[in-house]
Amino acid sequence: MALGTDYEQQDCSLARALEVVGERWSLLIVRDAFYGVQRFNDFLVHLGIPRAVLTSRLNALVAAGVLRKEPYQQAPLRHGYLLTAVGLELWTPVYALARWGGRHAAPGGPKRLFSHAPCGTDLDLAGACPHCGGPAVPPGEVMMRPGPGASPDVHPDAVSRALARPHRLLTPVGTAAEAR
Amino acid sequence: MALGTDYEQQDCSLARALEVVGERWSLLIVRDAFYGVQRFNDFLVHLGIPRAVLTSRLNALVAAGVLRKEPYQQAPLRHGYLLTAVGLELWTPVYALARWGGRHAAPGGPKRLFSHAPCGTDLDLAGACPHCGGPAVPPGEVMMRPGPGASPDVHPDAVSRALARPHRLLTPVGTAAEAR
DNA sequence: CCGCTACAGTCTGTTCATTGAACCTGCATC
DNA sequence: GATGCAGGTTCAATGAACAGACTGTAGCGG
Repeated sequence: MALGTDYEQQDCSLARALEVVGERWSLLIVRDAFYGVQRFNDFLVHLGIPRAVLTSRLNALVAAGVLRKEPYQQAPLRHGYLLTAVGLELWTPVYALARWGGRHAAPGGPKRLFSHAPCGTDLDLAGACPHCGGPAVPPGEVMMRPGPGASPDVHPDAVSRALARPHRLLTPVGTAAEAR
Repeated sequence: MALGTDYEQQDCSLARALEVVGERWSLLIVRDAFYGVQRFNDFLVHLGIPRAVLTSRLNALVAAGVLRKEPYQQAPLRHGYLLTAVGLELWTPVYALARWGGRHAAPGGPKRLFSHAPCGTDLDLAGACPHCGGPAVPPGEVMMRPGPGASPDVHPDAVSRALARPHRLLTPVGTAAEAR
């Protein structure tokens, strides 16, 4: 977790989770991975995070089994960072926290809105689709679009611009998308 | 948030939420508040957190509207820290993160299990009751009991002992409970 | 009155994570 | 050969977290 850097003595599942994703920047990296960010440089410019910290966090998330390194070219060897099955299950807490923040900690309202891609219905608080029913929608079926609190002008980098357009989660953005 | 100590440049509801509850210890304090911990000293012994940090976090959570100070005696003035309506809405993300931690980051399995107090059914991943249906169960109706990963012997303080017994969320534990 | 304990802090010095900038490597292109 | 890019590593300075001592108010026992 941010700083300490662990909660060894805490006999609690929440503390275990925070040891993995509770450090500063970690959850924002995971969020960006859901948004489709895959490459070191894209995380770097989109988050504005120091390089050394990004290196450390990505390695920690890979070691924890949340992300995996996937080579996308040889010579020189380069790899993207993709969510594993374990990482994909973080969608529920990430979505719940973002919804809470959008309602109680964001002055202009939610920055982004989420809907069920097949039917277009906005997700409820638990991340499920009120129209289709069933449990929480898997992130691959979630469509993201800017909300009323979005600021249009900040951060004119390619990743931010791509994320300002309606976009299905987990589809590549940034350099990885342009290279296709 | 942990260290930095904010994410000003992030145009994201998740970043706003993390500025409130993303600092080290903050979410564990909120979790303890759900468990029924109310007093400074009870947080202190149960979390094993430095006093100065606890003071700082409690004040920040009060300023953010997550907790409120409620006097329980005069002379000397003493107050407990209780969740506000905004704080109670953190139950969904806290529960989702704890469930994720219990499945993927806890070696012995979940430390605690949660059920719907009126009917006794265990909650599903989204925090809803499969028996009663409907959306997520409000924390006041949630019953907590030790799970298979619980360690029985650590931390023989009064708060930990109280939390090792089946217990309804939001009912006072520790000194506040003994004083009734 | 005196000493003891409890609670809720504040203060102090040390440790350690974060930050930002600079540097390094391997390769491709001009 | 020089330049640029992607993905790092290294470094000094900053500032938060830590452990422990200290403060202040009050109740209790003798």
